[in-house]
Amino acid sequence: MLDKRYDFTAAEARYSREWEANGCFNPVLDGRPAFAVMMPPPNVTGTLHIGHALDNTLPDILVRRARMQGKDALYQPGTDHASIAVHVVLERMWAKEGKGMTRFKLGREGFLEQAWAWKDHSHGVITGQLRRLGISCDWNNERFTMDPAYCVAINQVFIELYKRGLIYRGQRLVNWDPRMQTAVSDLEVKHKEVKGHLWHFRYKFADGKTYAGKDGIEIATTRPETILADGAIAIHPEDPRAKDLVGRMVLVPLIERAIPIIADEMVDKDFGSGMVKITAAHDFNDYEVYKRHKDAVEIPLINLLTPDGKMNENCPADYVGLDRFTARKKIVEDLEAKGHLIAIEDHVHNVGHAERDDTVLEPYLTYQWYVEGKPLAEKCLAAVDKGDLAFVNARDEKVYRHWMENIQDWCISRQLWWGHRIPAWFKGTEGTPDFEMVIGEDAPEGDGWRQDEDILDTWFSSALWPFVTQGWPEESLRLKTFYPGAVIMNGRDILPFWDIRMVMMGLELTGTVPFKTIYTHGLILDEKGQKMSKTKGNVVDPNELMDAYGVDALRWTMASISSSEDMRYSIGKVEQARNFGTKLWNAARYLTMQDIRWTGEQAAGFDLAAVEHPLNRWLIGALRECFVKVDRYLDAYDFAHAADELYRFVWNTFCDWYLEMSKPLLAEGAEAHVAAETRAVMGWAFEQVLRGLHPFMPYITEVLWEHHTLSDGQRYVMLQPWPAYAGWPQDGAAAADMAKLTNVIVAIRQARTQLQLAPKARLQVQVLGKSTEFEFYLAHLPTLTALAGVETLTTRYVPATKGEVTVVAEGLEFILPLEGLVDMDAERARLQKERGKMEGEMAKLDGLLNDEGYLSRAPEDKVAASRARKAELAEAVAKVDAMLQGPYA
RNA sequence: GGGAAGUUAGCUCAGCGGUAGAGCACAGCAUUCACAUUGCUGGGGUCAUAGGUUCGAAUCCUAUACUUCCCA
Repeated sequence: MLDKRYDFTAAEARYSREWEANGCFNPVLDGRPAFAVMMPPPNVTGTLHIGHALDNTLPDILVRRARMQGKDALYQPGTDHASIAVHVVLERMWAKEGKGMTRFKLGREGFLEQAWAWKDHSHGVITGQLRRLGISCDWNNERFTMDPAYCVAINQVFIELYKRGLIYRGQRLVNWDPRMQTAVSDLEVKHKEVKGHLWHFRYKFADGKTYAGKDGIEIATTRPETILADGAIAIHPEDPRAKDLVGRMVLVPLIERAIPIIADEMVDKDFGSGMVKITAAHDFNDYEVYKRHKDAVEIPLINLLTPDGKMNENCPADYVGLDRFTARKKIVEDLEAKGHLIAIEDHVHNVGHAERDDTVLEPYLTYQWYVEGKPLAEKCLAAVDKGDLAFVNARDEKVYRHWMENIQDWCISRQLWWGHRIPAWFKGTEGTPDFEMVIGEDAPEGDGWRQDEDILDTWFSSALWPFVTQGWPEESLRLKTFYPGAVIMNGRDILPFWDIRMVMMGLELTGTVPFKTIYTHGLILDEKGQKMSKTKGNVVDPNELMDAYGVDALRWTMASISSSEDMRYSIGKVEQARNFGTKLWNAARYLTMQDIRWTGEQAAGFDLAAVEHPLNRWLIGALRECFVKVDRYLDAYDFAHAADELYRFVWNTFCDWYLEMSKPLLAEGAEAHVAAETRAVMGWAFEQVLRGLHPFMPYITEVLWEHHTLSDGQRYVMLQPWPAYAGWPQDGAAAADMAKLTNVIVAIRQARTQLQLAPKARLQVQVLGKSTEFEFYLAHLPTLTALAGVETLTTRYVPATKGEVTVVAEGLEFILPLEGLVDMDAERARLQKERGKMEGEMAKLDGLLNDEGYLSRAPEDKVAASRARKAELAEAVAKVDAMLQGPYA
């Protein structure tokens, strides 16, 4: 006997342990067809959020189904060391402690000790959460991106790509984070609108002469402190002033250094004064201008910042050591004092911020390691063109192609400590002739070599995830079996960061795409449509949801809201999911109370094809139809529709109709063979439903399966075959019969409610006229009794009279003789309303059927359907009219 | 500045060329019945706006407005 309520806490604790202990999650590697998905490795930065619940529920649904379908299913688990994010976490911790600790005070070794300790803590939390979520991953093969074997593979990849000329070292302008003191890649820059100012300054001509009556020109800038590093002034070649000004020299204010005026098309003629200062070491556009002109004109390349964002010794002495923003204020004051300031405008502009710590980034000239983009991108585009790689969302393909077609070299070095140290060895000073460099795992022979201090971008290691986790570079059995994987599934925000780079690295290093399909989902927003963030305080903690509603409710919620668009989360959706589980539980309780189970005993001798009763035949067909759709939707990664299909089957088809209609068939005095058949079909169908729901709601289905089915050493529903519905009979006539019956039941119920009949009132219903149809409803009288309160059903030939109510349904008139009970006005109103609805529809159909264009151009079956529908309506209207003109006049 | 997506019932969304749908919310009725985390019934939408294509448009096309995201 099942408890009144489902205790999800006990179920979750029990099965998450048992499944894993019994090896249910592990692949078997026996040569059967494989289905592999890589987990997007969570960062070891704390705990999982609701996005992770989505990220892992969706793949797990596919993996659990694949396993039931007999495939060798792998969900590859692991975690990511998340270099910069862990740095940020530790720094925040120190800030809280308030003792002014920094990584530089700790030193590299001490810092790494703390990072590892944090990793161990966070990793434990995360894997615990994944286990609780019932994510069926292969824990025996769990990986971390800084595992020893992973590090070996990383070194090998770096060295190999260097040999192939795809990795190089160069001095370039990078996005520099002065707080973390590291370079970040273009992708990690978030442009944000910032309210700033546009300062207009006068630059005097070096030769003391004038132009247009003035002794200098006007230059506008949003970053006045960079004036100290100005190397030139640019003007658009088509600007009428250009022919007089290009070639002349102006003096940088304050420091009185002479710089040239050059012509370049980059200049926006309509912005500011139409002339722009060129500060090549501190601006990406300026750097491009510098490169175009440096061979023709001497343009100084001056860096005026220290790595931590302070003014360096290239500045006048009273600036050295000032923070960049303090320096900005001071230089404006100084320039104003000297009469160079012309105007200050308010100005909104986009400023690059670091994605991870929100620091304002500085373009900064340093030596960094790069992966060359173009050759890799070409292979990636070819793979899509050949059809080796497909996208579930057409939009992703556009993004992918856009990225590949506009590929930039990827800056992969980071001036951080937590991560994979770059296998490069230096001697001498970089940028000087005595500089030497050797690439290799170990230090070269001889003295004076030092290893590159830098580490690799975290995404460099994640890019190798699909094959390194399977044993690459060894030609392992796992690699052969699970690489390439079936699909990669993650949020659309990391498509460029991760998916694209996995494809690049996979194609270059293994010669094949790492997965055949890319599926991305949107982000989960809060109820107001806001992005969740810790600062806003609107994050939803999956732990709290699991505590209050259970894992299955959370998983069901994730599946039913999943979408390629952003999704709005609301607690109501979790409640609905929880209620669905309760509904299933109560249906199971009903079966238990009827002593209906589905063990080997019941299954023996059960023949679906021999089932006779239309209710049962209808249910079997409906369940088949449900699974056909569920599979079709899941094959298309449409989890929301798949879930909706199951929801509707369980709640509407099975509980609302089938169980209710079956009650009279099981009642005392019902035909024994019908009762026996119904009990069998009910038991069978419920067991199939548990299998179909299992990938979505693994825990409750496991508990119910144990009660309902467990026998013959078959321990878990998770190891049962997926419903083999292809051969189940689909009886159209039975479905039509049930539709007729339910329509009549609904019509009578509507009349009962509208006439405000007592819920318990039994009706003596008469059908007008003799027809074979009458026999049909008479045969189903017990059902009509149970569901519509029809006590007797007889036939009669006299039209309804006063005091009687007629329900027109399925082409018949069901007369409810209710003398004394009926409010004649209400009944007239009811009939008129019904007539109004039908009239409205008829009018539309008339419009169509009188339209020559429709008759001649619309498909024949549509026209025929319209005609049939109109005839049907006309008949019904005539019947209602007869009522209205007769008894209800 | 460039690109993409969205705008359907009070809310969240589905439908994407042939009679406007679901869940929640709302209203009425029902509690010895598997289920009040429930059942039955009902009210509620000129499908953002304006044009166009079509026999027929929520659905296809164009423009506009608003919202969101991505890139610079």
